[in-house]
Order: sequence, then structure tokens, then C-alpha cells
Amino acid sequence: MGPLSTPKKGIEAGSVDPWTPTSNLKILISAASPEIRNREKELCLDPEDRDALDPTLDSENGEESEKMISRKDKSLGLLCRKFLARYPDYPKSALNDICLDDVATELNVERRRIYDIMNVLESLHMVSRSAKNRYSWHGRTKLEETLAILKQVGEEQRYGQQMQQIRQRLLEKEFECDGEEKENAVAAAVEDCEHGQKELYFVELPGVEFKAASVNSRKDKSLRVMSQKFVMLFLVSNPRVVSLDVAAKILIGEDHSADQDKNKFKTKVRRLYDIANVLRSLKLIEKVHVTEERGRKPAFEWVGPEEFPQIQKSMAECRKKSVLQPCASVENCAKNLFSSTATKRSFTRHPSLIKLAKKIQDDRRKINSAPSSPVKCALSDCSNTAVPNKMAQLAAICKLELAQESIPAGNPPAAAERLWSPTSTDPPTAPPLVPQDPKAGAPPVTHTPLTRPTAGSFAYIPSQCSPLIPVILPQQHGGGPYAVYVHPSALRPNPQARPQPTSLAVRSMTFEEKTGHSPPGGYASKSPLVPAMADGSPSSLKRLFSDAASDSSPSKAKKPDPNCKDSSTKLGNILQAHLKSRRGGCLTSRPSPRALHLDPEFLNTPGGASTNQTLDQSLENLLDKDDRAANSDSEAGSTPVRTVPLISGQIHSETLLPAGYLIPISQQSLNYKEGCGGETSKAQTPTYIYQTPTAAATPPQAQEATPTSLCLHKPTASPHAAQHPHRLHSPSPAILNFTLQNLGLISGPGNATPTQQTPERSSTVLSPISTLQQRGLVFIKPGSPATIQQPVTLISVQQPLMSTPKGAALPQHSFFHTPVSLSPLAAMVTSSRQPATRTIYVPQRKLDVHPEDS
DNA sequence: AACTCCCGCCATTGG
DNA sequence: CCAATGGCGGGAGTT
Repeated sequence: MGPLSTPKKGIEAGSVDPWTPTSNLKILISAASPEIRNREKELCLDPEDRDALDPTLDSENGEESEKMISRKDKSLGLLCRKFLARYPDYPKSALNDICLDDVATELNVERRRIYDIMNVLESLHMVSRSAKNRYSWHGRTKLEETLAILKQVGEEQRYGQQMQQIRQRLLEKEFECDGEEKENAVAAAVEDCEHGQKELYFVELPGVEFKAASVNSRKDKSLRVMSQKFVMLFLVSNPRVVSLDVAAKILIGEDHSADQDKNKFKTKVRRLYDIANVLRSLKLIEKVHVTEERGRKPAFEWVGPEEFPQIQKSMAECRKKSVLQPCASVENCAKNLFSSTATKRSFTRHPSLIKLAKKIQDDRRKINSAPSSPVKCALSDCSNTAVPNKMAQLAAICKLELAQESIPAGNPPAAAERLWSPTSTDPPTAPPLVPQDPKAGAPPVTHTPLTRPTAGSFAYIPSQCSPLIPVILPQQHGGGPYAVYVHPSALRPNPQARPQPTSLAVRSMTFEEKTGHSPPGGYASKSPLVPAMADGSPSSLKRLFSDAASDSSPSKAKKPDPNCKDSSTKLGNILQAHLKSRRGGCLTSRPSPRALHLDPEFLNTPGGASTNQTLDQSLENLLDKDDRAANSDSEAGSTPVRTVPLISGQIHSETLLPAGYLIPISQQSLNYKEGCGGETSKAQTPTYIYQTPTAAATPPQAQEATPTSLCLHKPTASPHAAQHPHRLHSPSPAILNFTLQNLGLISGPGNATPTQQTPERSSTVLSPISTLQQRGLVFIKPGSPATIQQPVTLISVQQPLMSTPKGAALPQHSFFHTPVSLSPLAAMVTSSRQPATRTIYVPQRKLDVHPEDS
């Protein structure tokens, strides 16, 4: 390494530069005009860079070149292009081996840079680390699949909503410039968005599992994760444009102390540029600028593939079956965090976890709950070692026929079948997805709802329950289910209930291609925001008005509102009707998720009246489908009783991850789960197996995330929670209503389930209006077709997951308490519940803030 | 001055 | 202990 690693600048420049014969010309050009140079560069890109290919060739003339060589010539993006030029987009054999040393040498760059590139490529599964110093090249073969999954996850994470919120906050901030306010506002926004959010996690593809054990521990590395998150942002945002600042805010997510935040922000932005540069070289995004009143902000626009039909379809299916994975393969990942003895722990990112580990241990003793890892071991083994082959086979097979579920029964006959088969059964559920052009109209509707719900189920609940809750998502074609690990931070309840920004911000933004021309004025559009009546803040109102006034076309803006409301109401009614009709407990969960997930696209269609109809219809269809599915499922197992408790006990392994990941799970593991969970009842509902390691959670209390804990979340998390598998048994209509209410679809009886809701929440969530409120910006792109409307956020989003102390505890209990036997942990949890909530919060926050560690 | 973002120090990790 | 990794932020080039 020494030699290669860090050539000094001077030396580097002087001695060896990856210049090609054309380089001289280039240099001249660049000297003449940077713009020209850039353009030139751009042009070169696609074809394939000349320089890229033979970097090692000539050396430049020392000093001059040094001066002349623009910084851009060393950009990560260019480097990445060069790198990409060396490999085919669609390699036939997956065997393309990449040796970092070679690459570094050939491209003539410091190793460090290669890592940067590899990390983001890895996040897209274009490469996978096979061993030390070695990567395997996959090219774009898995790209679509990955993107689809990322999109899915992004939706689950509600990044779209988060972005909206953040934008909103930023706007507010602009208006009233109280420094303090500003900070708070942003922080709050993030907070709101984040709480309940899972932290960063890495998504893996079945085919691309970690080959080297060592890799596991590092999966949570920020660049990789950030990259995925960043991509998700694009995939979920309606106009596929993401401004740098918003992205950074979301990515920061952790803590928000003012000063630190600032620095963090800067750092994050730097990273984003790094990532963006490689994404640009992959032609997935392009740099643009969004212009609003305040001026122009750097942003990036997605220019990559838009649709991922297969996946979407599959997603729905997958989600239905999402299952919580107990211990699973996480082991490797976790190992770094907590050694079996717990003595050793070194966290890359979350030093604070150490403390947790200790606590956990203590807790364990107390609880003396189940064995830490028998299961886990088995699973891990399967997934890591033994299974690969099988997995591969499955994957291959799956890919070949998505439609068909026949999966090689291999070892886990029944189990596997169950998980996978659903696909076949479900077909009805997942109607062919139509291009989800938001504007297009009806079709999109179908898919959206389906997808979302599932997401919620796996992503949300878990997070709340325990710091790390693995969830398995059976993947249809992918070949394998994915396990998602949620970061503990997700748990943290949002501290302050911030009134949601009710005010609508109407903004017009314009995109400027980097070329610079701004869009014609005509394009300017405003995003209609629904004013939140709930929000009484004068300031917001003011702003609103002012905005409206300034706005060129207020009428437009307003338009959406009525529609939204109407549609929402209708939907609500429909849902209710359906719900009533079905009494199955299982169903309970469904409706809510759906409702929650109604997307902007779903709701707001330009179409107006027609839109509503479509929505209704689609909804109906969906419901019907669900019913069918439910029935079929129910047939299989009449009693949905969850074995959760059992599982939980077993699961206790210490699998704590710093971050969550999506990890492919072996069939065996699936089987295992199945057995445990016995989630016969609905394919859809995932069986959650909890394992919280010892309460990884800081605060012993809630963290315990045992099955019991689930109860807690549900109420709070309402939407997501609802879908939760818990079907234990209480599918009482009340719950349904509750959920719906939370969603805002139904106007609830006063406070239905008032208990649970926290003040803030109630205000935000409950009020239908607030729900509807949308805040967003409309981006107009010069070239793009008309403006797009903003996504409406039905739910306020906050997933009130954790909920505030108040609500969570008791009420939930009553509602959700599952009859199922509680594990010891559960019991504990229950008792300590309330206090716990709060307690938890603090520690978690601290984690990020104080990176002190050994 | 604001954007970009390269460079490389230095902490982690794994072996 | 060493080498591989990769977080991170100073500060330089661009706009």
C-alpha cells in the first residue's frame, strides 16, 4: 500500500498522469475555456473515454501540466468513468474480478479514491467485494433490480414525505430568519421525519451477498449507505430531483445540535458530491439547479431508469410475506458490535453502542431470556456458507420465471414454498404495474397502495420495537428474501412534538440545466399546499397567504386540495366498508397500511374528478384483491396466531447492528422462521420475529422489543403498525378505525384511540386536513412536460411510532395486547413501558452526538 | 462568496 | 503489527 497509496500531489502530477495522446489538446482547450473543456469531457463520456482507457500511458510535462490540469481532470466522476470503461456494462460471466491494486495502478490514482468509487458501485451492486483487495464486477446486470429494491425501501422509509417536510422547514426558515427558529425548525423537521425512521441501512441483493465475512462488519459504512439512501431519494421523489441540501438533511438524520449540525452538514454535502459524481458517471443522475425565490440551489436530477415493473409487482408480493427474521445472518454484521462475550466491541459508527452492549448484557442476565444464539448460528451458517449455492439456484430460477413460483423445494420444502408461493397466489394482487406516470392517471394507483403497505410493515415497526429488528422480505425473483436491519436510532421517539408545518408553502422552482438556461416563466408552477387548518400558527398562515399572493396561479394550487380531500374521504369510506365487511383480524392490518401509503401519485392526479373515480375504483380493486388473498391465506391457517413470542425467545441472539441492512436470507432460515412464526394465516403478513438482543436498547425498557413491545408500537405507529402482522387476534374494528383515523382517511370519532395519540400527533395526524396538507415544491424543468404536482402526504407522517410517552403505553396495551403468551422479556417491557419511552429517547440521541468511544 | 470536491491524514478493521 | 479500509474535513479550484 505504501507505495501506491498516497502519492503526493506534486509527484503524482509530475510523474505520471493518465493522459492520453489527446490530452494535450484537451489541456489546451481547457486552458482556453473551462466550459468548453467540460463540454468536451461530457461528450467524451458516452462513447467511452479515450483517456480513460489508457491512463497509464504518457506522462505529462511536469509543471505545466500540473497547472493546466484542471482539478476536474482528477474528479471522482472522471475517474469512475475511466474505471467503468474497463468493464462491460453487462458482463457475461459474473467472474470479472477486479483487483484494487491493479485498478489503482492503471488509473493512476490513490487507492483511497478507488474505495470511494467502489463503495458507491457496491451500493448499487455493480460490484461486490469478493475478498480483500478484490471485487467482482457485475456491471449493470443487477442495477435495475437494485434500483427497484431501493425504491421500495425508499418508499417504505417515506423519504418522499421526509423530503417534503424538510423542504417545508427550509422554506419556513427562509421566511422567518430567526436563527434559532431556523435551526430548530430544521432540526425538528428532521426529527419528525426521522423518528421512526430507520437509520441507514444497506440493502443487499441476493446474488451479491457479502462474500467475505469481513465485509459484513463494514456494511454500514456510510458512503455505501449514503449512496443507497441518496438514490432512494431520487426514486421516491416525484419530480426526480433532489436538492443537495435536502438530501444532506435527510442523510444526516441523526442529531441536530446546531453547531455540530452545521459541520455535519458540510461533511455530508461533501460526501454527496462524491457520490453524485460517480452516479453521474453512471448516468443515473445529472446536475441541475432548482431555483426558487431564494435563489438557486444545487440539485441533481435522476436520469436513470424510471420503472421497475417486475420489482414493483414482486414487491407487493414480497411485502406481503415479509417476515421478520430472527437472528439470521446478521451475526457477522453484529459480531463487531458485540462479541459473544460482549467484551470486545468496536463500532465503526456507533460507539455509543458499546454502552448498549453492556446494558444488554445486564439485561440479559436479568431477563435471562433465551439463549443468545443457537438459532442464529444455524441461520448464519446457512446463509453465509451452506446456502449460497441454493440461494443462487433459487435466484436463478426465480429470475427465470417470476410468475411461476415453483421453487425448488430443496430443503425447506414447506417453508420455502410458503414464502415464495405467495407470489403465485397473489398474482391478482399485483396487477401489472403500469408505468407509474403520476400524471398518467389511474393505473399507478394500483401499485402504489400495495407496495407501500408492506413496506410499512417491515420497516417501521421493527424499528420501534427494538434497536435492531431484522425483517425478512421474501423476494420474488431476486432469489432471496432480504433482511432488513433497522438501526436503533429509529426508535427514538420524537422529542418534541412539532406542530407540523401546516402552512402551505407555495413555491415555484425552476430547474436549470447546468447549461444554464432557466426555464421559461410559463413553466413556473406552484405546488398547491393544503393549508392546515389544524395549524394555527399565525406565522404559517401569513406565509401562506403571502405566498399565495405572490404566487402566480393560486387557483392551480388550490385545485388539488379539494380533490385530495374528496378522494381521501371516499377512500376512507371504502376502506371502512371493506373493513367492516371483513372481520378477519388479519385484514386489520392491511387497510391501514394502504391508506397510509396512498401516495401522492395516487392521490393527486391532475385529472381531478376522474382521478377520484379512478382512485376509488382502484381502491376497490385492491380491496377485493386483498380479500381474495386474505381468504386464501386464511384458509391455509385459520388462526393467525402469531408465534411471535416463541420466536422472540429463540431469537435472542445478540445481533445488534449499527445499521440495518438488507441481507439475503437463506431458505433455511426462512424455514426456520416459518416454523416458528407459523404464519400461516396470511402470506401477507409477515411474521415478525423479534429478537432483540438484549434489549439492545439503551433503556432497558422499551427496547426490549419483544413481542410485547410490538404492542406498543402499533398504536403509535398506527399506520404501519397496523399492517403489522400482529394479527394476533384483535382485529377489532376499533383498531381499524383507529388506524384509518390516524391516517386521516376517516374522521374518527373524536379521538378515537385518543389515548394513544400524543398531543402533537393528534393534532397532526388526526386532523384530516393536516393529513392532506401537502407541502412540497414543484419543480419545473424546462424541458419537462408540464409541472408535476406534488405529492400529497396523506399522513402526516410522523409516524408516531414511538410515540410519545403518554399515548403509547396504556392504550396500546389494551388494544393490542396480544393474547399470545408473552415472553419474559415482553413482560418486562410491559411493565416498564411508559417510562421507557422517554428514557429511550435520550440515550439514543446521545449516541450519535457523542462519539466518544474507547 | 458560494459551490465543488480533491487530497490525504488518520482512525478502524481484519488478519 | 501491518495493510486494507474508509471517515472526515481542510482548503484549493470553480463559478
